[in-house]
Order: sequence, then C-alpha cells, then structure tokens
Amino acid sequence: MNDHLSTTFAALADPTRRAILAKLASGDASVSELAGPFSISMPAITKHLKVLENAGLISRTRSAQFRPCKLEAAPLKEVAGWVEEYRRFWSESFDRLEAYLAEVQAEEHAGKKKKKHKKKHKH
Amino acid sequence: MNDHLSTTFAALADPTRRAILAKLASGDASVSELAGPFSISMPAITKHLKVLENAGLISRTRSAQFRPCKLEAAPLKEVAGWVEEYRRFWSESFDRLEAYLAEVQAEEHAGKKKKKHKKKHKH
DNA sequence: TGGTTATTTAGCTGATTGGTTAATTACAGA
DNA sequence: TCTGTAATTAACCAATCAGCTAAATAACCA
Repeated sequence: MNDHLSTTFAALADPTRRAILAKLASGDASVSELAGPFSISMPAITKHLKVLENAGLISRTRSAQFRPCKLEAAPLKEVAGWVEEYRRFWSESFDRLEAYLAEVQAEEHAGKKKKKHKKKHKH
Repeated sequence: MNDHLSTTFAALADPTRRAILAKLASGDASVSELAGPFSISMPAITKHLKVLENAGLISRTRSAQFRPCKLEAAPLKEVAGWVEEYRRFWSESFDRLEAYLAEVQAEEHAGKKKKKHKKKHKH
C-alpha cells in the first residue's frame, strides 16, 4: 500500500475526510472550522488531516495560531485517469465496436474453458 | 464506513484488488486465473474477491467447480461522478472558475441535487 | 508575565485488514 | 465410488485505523 494511488484511495475511503475535502472546495479553512460539523474530537480531525496531507490531497500553512488547510486536487486527477480506463464498462452509449472487442477478448482469455457464454447485449 | 462510496474507495485502495479489476477488464476469469500473477495464497485472493463483490465491483456465477468473476463497473461510475466535482481544481482553465463557483453555490442554496448539469468540459 | 485559544502529541482502546495454514465443501471424470 | 481440482471456511496473527482523554506546544492578547 505504498503506491500513490492506493494511498489516495485509502484517504478517500472515509466520509469524514471526503466531507473535509468538500468543505475545502469552497475555500481554505482552519482545523476548528473543519471540525465544526462533526461530533468527533479535535485530535481525530488532526489525524484525518494528516491522512489527507500524506496523500497530497491538502496542504497546510501557518497563520498565527491557525493552520489553514488548502485543497490540493492533483491526486484526484490521477484517480480520474484511473477510473476513466473503465468508462466503457458503464457507459450506456459506447460504440458497438468497443463492446465487440471486449467480448472477443473475454472469450479469448477464457479459452481453456470454452465457455461461450452468450452475453446479452442490451441496446 | 457503511456508505456505498466509502466501501468502493476502500475496495480500490489495494493494488492487488485493482490488478484483479484490470485483469477482469479483459474478460471474465476464474479465481485461480486471477490468483496466477500474485504470490499470495488462494484464501487471500478469495478475501479480496469478497471485498470486491461486497463493493459491487464484481459479480460471480458458477460453472462446474469454477466461480468465474465478472467486472461490474457501476460503482466506478459513482466514483467518476464524485471525482468530477473536483475537476476544476486541477484543470488548467481557471478563467471560468469564478462563474463556476457562483453556479455551484447557487445550486447548493437552491435545492438538493438537481442534476441539470450536463457539463461539457470545454477548453 | 500570565491567560486564552488553536492545534498537535502521547498513549490507550476496540475494530478492521491482509495475510497465513489446515480443514472442508463442491464438482468432474474415470 | 474414489480421486483430483477449485474454491471456501475456520482459526489465528500482526499491523493499521479511527476514535478517545489528557497533556503539551504554539501563538496571540492583556
């Protein structure tokens, strides 16, 4: 789990952290401001922020006794790129060529089994 | 961590599981076939598959003593939708940022989630 | 200097995770 | 029916995670 993408996905796999990112999307915020909506302790928020910072999803500066957080979306670009590879598997309007290629490859790779499963193709 | 999106992100936060999905993208495969490239035990693969199935990322059928796995990309659509909300933070074109912010805030304050935003990303 | 506010660190917990080996179920085929 | 293959379950382990309380830092204000 030392690869970048895994770290990013793990950081996103928590609703509190995603809520923090959502809040930061509308502007920088201090730790207390971020903690506001949640019923968890400040140290818990600090830990979440550390996870986000470690994943490169936020950056932090100093301003007096505050540590304002800033959204850093670069890792999300990587996520978008990864998930984009699978678009053809959920897209309703994929062209039929691509679907055909996928099916052919499927049978090819499952060759030893001779499955020949007639996949229903909804239009 | 009982929400759908968290479960999906958690399932994706493991390189072995993402490799399994990548393999399934080129066609259905049995458990042994999926286990092939990895140096971990079969029960470990079974567990990974259970995580993926629980997240709705794969489905399974029976064929003789095989349990072929199939990629189910619907949850990835949800992921793509989530991450898309942050596109403007990594996109190069910041000139329209102000307008976008205004629009988003307007929607936010107006109603819940009117999916009127068929937003075509311009350049 | 001392007091207040903001945030982090330290240390503890219980739950979850990713892995193991050994045993078990399910099925195909001779 | 017996044997081999595919896959799962059971039971365990070490590491990580998300939370807590209490204490420590850090910076401002008076």
